[in-house]
Amino acid sequence: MLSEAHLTEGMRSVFVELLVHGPLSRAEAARRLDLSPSAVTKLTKPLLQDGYLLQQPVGDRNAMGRPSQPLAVDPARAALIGVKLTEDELFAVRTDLRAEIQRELRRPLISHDVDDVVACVGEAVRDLTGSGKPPAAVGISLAGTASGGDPVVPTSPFLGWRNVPLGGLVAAATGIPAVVVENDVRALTAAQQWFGAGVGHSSFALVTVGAGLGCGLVIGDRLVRGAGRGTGLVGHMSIHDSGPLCEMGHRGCARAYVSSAAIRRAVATTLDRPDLTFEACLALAAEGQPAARRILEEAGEALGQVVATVANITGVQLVILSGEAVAMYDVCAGAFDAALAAHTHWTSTPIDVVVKPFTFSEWARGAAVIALQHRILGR
Amino acid sequence: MLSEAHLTEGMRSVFVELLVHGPLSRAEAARRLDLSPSAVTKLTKPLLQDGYLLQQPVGDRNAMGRPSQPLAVDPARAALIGVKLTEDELFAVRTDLRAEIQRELRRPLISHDVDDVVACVGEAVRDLTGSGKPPAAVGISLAGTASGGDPVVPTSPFLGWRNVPLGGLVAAATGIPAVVVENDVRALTAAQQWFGAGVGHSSFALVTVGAGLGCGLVIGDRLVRGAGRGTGLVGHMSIHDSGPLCEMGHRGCARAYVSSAAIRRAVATTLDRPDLTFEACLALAAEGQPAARRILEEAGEALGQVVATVANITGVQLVILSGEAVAMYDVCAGAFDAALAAHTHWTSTPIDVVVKPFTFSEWARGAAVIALQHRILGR
DNA sequence: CCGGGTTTGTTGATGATGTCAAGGAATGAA
DNA sequence: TTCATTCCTTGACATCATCAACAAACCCGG
Repeated sequence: MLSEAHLTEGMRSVFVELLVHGPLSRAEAARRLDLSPSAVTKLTKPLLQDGYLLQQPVGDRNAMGRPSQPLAVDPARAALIGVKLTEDELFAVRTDLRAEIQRELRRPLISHDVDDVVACVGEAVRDLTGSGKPPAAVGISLAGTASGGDPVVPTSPFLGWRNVPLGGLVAAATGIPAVVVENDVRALTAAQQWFGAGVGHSSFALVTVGAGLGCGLVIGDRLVRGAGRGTGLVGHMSIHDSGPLCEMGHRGCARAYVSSAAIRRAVATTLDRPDLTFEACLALAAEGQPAARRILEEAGEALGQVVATVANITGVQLVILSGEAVAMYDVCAGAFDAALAAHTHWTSTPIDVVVKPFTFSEWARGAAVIALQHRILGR
Repeated sequence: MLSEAHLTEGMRSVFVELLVHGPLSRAEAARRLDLSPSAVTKLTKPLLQDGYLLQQPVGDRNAMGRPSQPLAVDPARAALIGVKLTEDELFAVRTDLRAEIQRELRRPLISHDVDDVVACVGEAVRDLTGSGKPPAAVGISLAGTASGGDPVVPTSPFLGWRNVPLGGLVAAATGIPAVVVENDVRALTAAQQWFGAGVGHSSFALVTVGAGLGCGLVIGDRLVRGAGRGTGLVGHMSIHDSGPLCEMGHRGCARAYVSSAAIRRAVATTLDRPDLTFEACLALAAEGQPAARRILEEAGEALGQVVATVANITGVQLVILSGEAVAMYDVCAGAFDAALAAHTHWTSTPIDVVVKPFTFSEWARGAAVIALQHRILGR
């Protein structure tokens, strides 16, 4: 699917524009892409014939002239599968071309043995495919130094892998040739870029709060992948030099304040209630329990400082907050905003912060978007 | 000059490739640009006729086959003028197309009045032009939120300007239509991108040490300009929360440790020798004076942490150090390297740090390169 | 010294891709 | 009904890069 029709460069750009920016008339697409209307007519013709695009019913008419005929990508024309690997579980989703989730599943990882993981991923792909048509591409995301295009995972700390050709192995196990592997935060960033709060912004950052801290960047409409080095390593950013030590020997890393584990541990030990869950800690702080409240304020300050630093260096105007533990923001928005303002340069316009409610399948959805982008853009 | 000949997109890319990567044979240029050899022949023909390119004498022959005929940009085909504005002085250079400085001058700024500054810039441009041909473009760089393409300076704290249409005023005063205004650190970054240590790297960062700290970014072969907000605001990055206050109310900002003024002040007050210059402080530290040595070690640590943070967020592999006070690096390389290593993630490859000896005219040279890039690339 | 091998550079035919000019289509407004 | 407006389509045309073929200039081995 999706590339057997020999997509040319112009067709790709029109297709992406329609995919990302919803139904558009040919004239509107021409304006956006800086093309002539006739070019759009010619470029969309084969895409319509092949069923990638659909004529939309004409919408509201309050303008002059001939009504526009909106075009839209047929989201059901192809399917994607995205898989997120964690230390002990696998999440997988099947989505349509607009990355809307159709089915999802989660499954425990029995071991970190490469063959076991590949078998588990293959089984998930089979189950999600069912009797339907096979997906156009499979994306796999995981923490570590994986980087799009390269099907080899250079290092995965939590799985203990080095130079594992994961993409090729899954392709062989499933018979689906297009398997792409990518860092999990970058995958989430890609999903926001095309189908989330990043739409319409040529540059933005995504900061994730969860087991750790992460940061993805889009600059000039391109996902920043880094050259050899990973990107978005904000977890060890220094916040207070009087804080606790982290495993790298720093004092007061951001992750010592703002990860879900750090918040839970701090509240649980301070209140001597080792059974407290992370959510319970947030609830305590929301109710006004002083220690919990203070710990979350400190977390909010740390997160605000991280976001400000990212924005100060890269110049992004929009920062999206996401991740499993992003609910912490609601409890400490005041402290966060104050820290963000304090660390933001006064000559700059304020930063737009968008908080994205998070479900765990978002990780897998991000992997599906990476697969989609790779399939369409070839990178 | 330089664009009257109606440069097409293909010609531009060949021209830039030859300008930046020195003399290249047609075949080599074709390989680098992913073009066919015949395309390069056709694209270079009009450039050769118009004198923008020169046939180089054939070099060493140790390969098989027909000897290649290197092509190079004629650096004398056009001239650029770059101007750097500071609070009380103006530096200006006239360069050739490869940004080699031909003449330079410095001049005091009598006032911060816009007309006075424009007159002073105009006079400098006239003096540097002399009886020669007028420059193809003029670039002006200054600290603040100026951003390429836009000839208006939104804010300049040290000049007290807001929304000054500097580019247009200088264009009117000099009769040279192409006047480009840009942030000074970005201009320096552009110079490194095309004619410095950044050549051959698609992504790198430049960190400047001087009156303050600055940071410029090139990601994916493009100079990062930021969207509305400035980039590279690393001066207020938090290093120690027990340090001195800065004017924004932070404790232990990077600029409190690593700017030339901060280092000088720290050494001078500690040793109770208010007359000490910055250079003298470096000399004392190099000789082993304990207090000066310690102060410079702390500066090196802070700078190392700044560089590590920039690289961790953006994923650049190369960081160039520059600026008026970059000589401090030689005195504290050990502390810098240790801090850099400590704050760099272990899963990443080490960062290449290149120290660029700095003269003040480099600022103005950067402005010339901005003018050149704008003239050629149209951005 | 002379012909294969090799790489470079040039030329003309070809094809892909976009613009332009012209005009038809579908609406609101007068 | 007629006009203005906007959208969409079509065919002529221009641009630009590739391809195939070939000429040029060198090495090398006999």
